[in-house]
Amino acid sequence: MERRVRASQKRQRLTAAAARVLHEQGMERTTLADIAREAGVPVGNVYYYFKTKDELVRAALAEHRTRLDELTGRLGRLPDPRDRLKGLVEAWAARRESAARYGCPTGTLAVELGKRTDGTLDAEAGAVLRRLLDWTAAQFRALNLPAPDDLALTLVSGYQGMSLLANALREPDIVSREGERLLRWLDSLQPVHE
Amino acid sequence: MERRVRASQKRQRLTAAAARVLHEQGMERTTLADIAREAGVPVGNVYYYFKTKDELVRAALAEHRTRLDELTGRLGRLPDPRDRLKGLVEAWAARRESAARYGCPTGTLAVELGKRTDGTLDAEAGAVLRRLLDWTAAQFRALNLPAPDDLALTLVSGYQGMSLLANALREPDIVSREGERLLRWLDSLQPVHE
Amino acid sequence: MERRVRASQKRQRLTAAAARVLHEQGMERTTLADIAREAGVPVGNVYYYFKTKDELVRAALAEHRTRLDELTGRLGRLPDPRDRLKGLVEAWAARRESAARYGCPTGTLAVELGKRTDGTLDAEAGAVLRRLLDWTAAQFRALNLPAPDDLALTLVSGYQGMSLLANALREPDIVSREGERLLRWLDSLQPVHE
Amino acid sequence: MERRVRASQKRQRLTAAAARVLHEQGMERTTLADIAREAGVPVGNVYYYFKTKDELVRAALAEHRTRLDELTGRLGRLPDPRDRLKGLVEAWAARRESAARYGCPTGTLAVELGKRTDGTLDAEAGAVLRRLLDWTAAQFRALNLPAPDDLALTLVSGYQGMSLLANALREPDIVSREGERLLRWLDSLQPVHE
DNA sequence: GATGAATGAGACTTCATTCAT
DNA sequence: CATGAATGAAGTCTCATTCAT
Repeated sequence: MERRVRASQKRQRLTAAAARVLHEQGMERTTLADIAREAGVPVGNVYYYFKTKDELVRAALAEHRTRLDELTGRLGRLPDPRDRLKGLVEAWAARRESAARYGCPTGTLAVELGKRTDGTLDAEAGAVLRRLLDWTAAQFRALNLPAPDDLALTLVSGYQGMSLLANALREPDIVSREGERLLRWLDSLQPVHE
Repeated sequence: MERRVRASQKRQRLTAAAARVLHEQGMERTTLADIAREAGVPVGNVYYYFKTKDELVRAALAEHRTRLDELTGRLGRLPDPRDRLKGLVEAWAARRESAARYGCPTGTLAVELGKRTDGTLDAEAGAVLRRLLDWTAAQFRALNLPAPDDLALTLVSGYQGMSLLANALREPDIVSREGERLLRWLDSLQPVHE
Repeated sequence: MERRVRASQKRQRLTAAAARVLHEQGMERTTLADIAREAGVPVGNVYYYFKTKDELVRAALAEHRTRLDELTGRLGRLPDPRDRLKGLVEAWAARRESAARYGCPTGTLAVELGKRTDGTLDAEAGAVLRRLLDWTAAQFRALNLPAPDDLALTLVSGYQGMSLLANALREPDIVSREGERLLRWLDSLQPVHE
Repeated sequence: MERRVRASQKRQRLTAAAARVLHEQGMERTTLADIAREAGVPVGNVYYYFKTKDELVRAALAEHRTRLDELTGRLGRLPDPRDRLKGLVEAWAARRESAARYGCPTGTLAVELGKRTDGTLDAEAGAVLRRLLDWTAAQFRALNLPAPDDLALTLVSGYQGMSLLANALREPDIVSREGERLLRWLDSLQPVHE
């Protein structure tokens, strides 16, 4: 029991370290040693928890998905779906420094994984983004807005676009400016009458 | 003369091959051998034209900038700046298959270069995106629209966002849908009356 | 424990092999594969112990310094400083075959390292020679001889000169002849009377 | 004739450049391109004058031998052989800055060539040093001193030793100090009375 | 489970030498 | 002779993965 607990702690430490380091350095430039060091785990030991580097990447993506779920979970407690979406945008804006330095964790991973030809991981990052799209569409639908899927696409696309540009130009301000616009846009949307 | 011509042809072949392969495979997963093979050149010979792999990446980015300039040059012949911007969006939409498979050439390179800590190339991709932003802002300004820089940011951000999502989800349709929205948005913009 | 021992044994094997091969072939003509083969270690494994080739060179120089310390340590047990110095010369003379074939290990490395412009290693070989100069000067000082630093310089310079010439001309006899002269010179030195 | 002259000029330029660059950088760290650039000759053209890199090294050594001959030729005009030898030492002392930075041109080349196992060039540098030994011995002989070969060995060995140490420790002063000693030593030598 | 050590494939890069014009 | 271009062998170094204890 004690061992089991410690073991899962170690696994969790590795997962968290992977999420952090992969976000900052990208998957191609991150070595297993980097992650092991960050987690305080000997390199050889990593393989007891993750059979390959790809599995660590998978775990990091699962971690990002969990964090997304936590965020949408919190936002879900707000009564007005529009407030939930605005809360989402505000959460993005709050991370503008990180976005300008490292981009969106899931988006940048998706870019790197998309370059691979072996179809082992390239869908994983997309799945997290899909989950975000789905949740967002659900809010638009709850607002009784037309074409909620398209609106969700616009919102998430706006997020990825501003993150990428802020990252490419190293300008956190880009997130602020586009974030403001997205908030105004959300406010402007009118529900369909009966 | 003959030699000179062939030599520059080879350099050009290498640059074009680099632009293509780096777009498709990303810079970390692309080896010099990949580029050399694609260009039909022995590996050792690459170094006669480019002293390092980074220089090849730089050349590929310059190639993408040139293509951007050619596109904006052609669009610049249209009399109405609004038509130029719509032409830009249509050009993006026309490349939706490529975007869904490989993403935006410059945007995905920017993501990869952004992960590097040595400040040698990370600004290069950003510079191409900045060039696109500048040209776009100039069109909005010519339309006498307020806050042309913000509008440019919105348009280019929309492009990067839809490309990334289309790529991550492997859905060319995403580019079509968001492209349509951007066209409608461009049509809806009203100039300021004095 | 067992592992630890074997590991340090391997490191030691590599260091010894590096010292030997670098002495014989010089650092520019010695490949990591040469050293690895000599040590009975796969090439890739060398990097577990030494991050770069330069570090192996550093280790080899440390090895030579250690051998020098061992020699001067043994000589230090002799009561008469003059006998210590004569013992040093005799040790050099005993290695005349090696000197004629490969020169002085430290001296020849110093020559090669001196050609480098990156100031990373060029001082390392000099430091070993400085150590030899210092020990030698201390003996002259203990003999109450005037200008002990100059005398040390003369002795060590004589060693390096005869080693280089013996090596260049492939004549061990040169070491013998100059060694004899140095012994006579040491005998002729008269302490200062107060 | 014009062509011949120009051609031999080019050969001479290459030889001089080789002598200079090989002295400064050593033969292993010097590329043909380095020498060609220094001589202002296109790389491909070098092979019309020297079939291999080794031949360029040979030419550089011949250049150093020529310079030695010029020096001994000038010194030979002095009536007193002792003054000739002292003039030699003074010439060495005058080059102390170069010695501290790059060592003796011939001596350092001899060290590098001595590391080679193919017996193609290793004797060439030795031959230049032998020539110096021979000339020096001739002066001692003219002074009617006993064992002139041993005296020559001592003098040249002193030169190589002080050059190597000055180079290894980057201290021109070493040449000055040892040079002074050699001058005093030369003055102290007494011819044999019959 | 735990861990330092081991391994080997493959990447980038350099350069003497040769070639085609 | 002249010259830019071409070539391929080799060298250093990295790293995911495996092994032995």
